[in-house]
Amino acid sequence: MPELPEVEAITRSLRPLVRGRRIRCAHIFHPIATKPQSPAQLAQLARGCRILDASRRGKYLLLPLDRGLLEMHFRFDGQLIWFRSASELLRRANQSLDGVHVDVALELDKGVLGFADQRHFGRVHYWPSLAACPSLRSLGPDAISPQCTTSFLHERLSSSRRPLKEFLLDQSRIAGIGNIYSAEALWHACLDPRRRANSLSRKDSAKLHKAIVSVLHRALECCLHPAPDFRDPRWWFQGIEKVLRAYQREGLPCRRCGHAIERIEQGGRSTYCCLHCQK
DNA sequence: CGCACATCCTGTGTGC
DNA sequence: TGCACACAGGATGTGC
Repeated sequence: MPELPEVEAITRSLRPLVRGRRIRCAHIFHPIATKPQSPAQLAQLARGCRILDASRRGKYLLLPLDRGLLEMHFRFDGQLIWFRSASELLRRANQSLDGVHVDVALELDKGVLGFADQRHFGRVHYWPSLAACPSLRSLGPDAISPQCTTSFLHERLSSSRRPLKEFLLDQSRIAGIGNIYSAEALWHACLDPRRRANSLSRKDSAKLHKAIVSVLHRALECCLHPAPDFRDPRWWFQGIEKVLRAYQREGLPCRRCGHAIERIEQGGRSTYCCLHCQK
């Protein structure tokens, strides 16, 4: 599930492939991917635009264009696939047997960028400007941006009564953290995920801030080695498990105190933690 | 405004 | 072995 580090790695690998390229046309194979926007409108508006860059805000991948921008969100399984040409796309994509499932493809003046998501949760949207993009407008500062300081985090924590885990998942407060790295950050900070956000002392907030930044940077290093290779449709991030200390380690000993990691439910989703040393 | 909860979708895992 | 079904996950919309 791409969170901030994964999307950052994708952005860095994608940038040299698309920067300065012109979109010849957009193929929408599965209209659900542009919902609630109309696929025809997206195709029409993106046609002929030049891609200025590839960038990221939270878990969103952005392709600023010379006219408007494209915004992508991978949700759980969304991924990018690179084809050398339109004929390779048509030969390999959406074929009955082991065809790569592509929802949206941007045919560029050199190469084709495919957005694939077999579960159809991921989205590709066109917006006339950054300011017109509703999901970005409600986004808090990026978790690894200089804007997200310890004081800033402490201030935001103080104004929320929600459990820490749910606070960290709220993209409007801080952007980029998902289910995996929220559990990891709380484990590293020795904080109980059920604790109310506004119960943290300044010292606690500093600990949490430090944990968030280090967890995300460590994960990014993992995601960059090896870097995403969009040419291989089977490619996906590997080796993250090595650095995970809580997530999906239910029943395994805590690496700090040896007690079993537990899986608890919060807001309808799983949280992994050591209730013995996370206070 | 803040928060709880249902919704979307499909491959995987579990239980019989 | 095969089948049925619950489940996971992030953002959004609705209702309190």
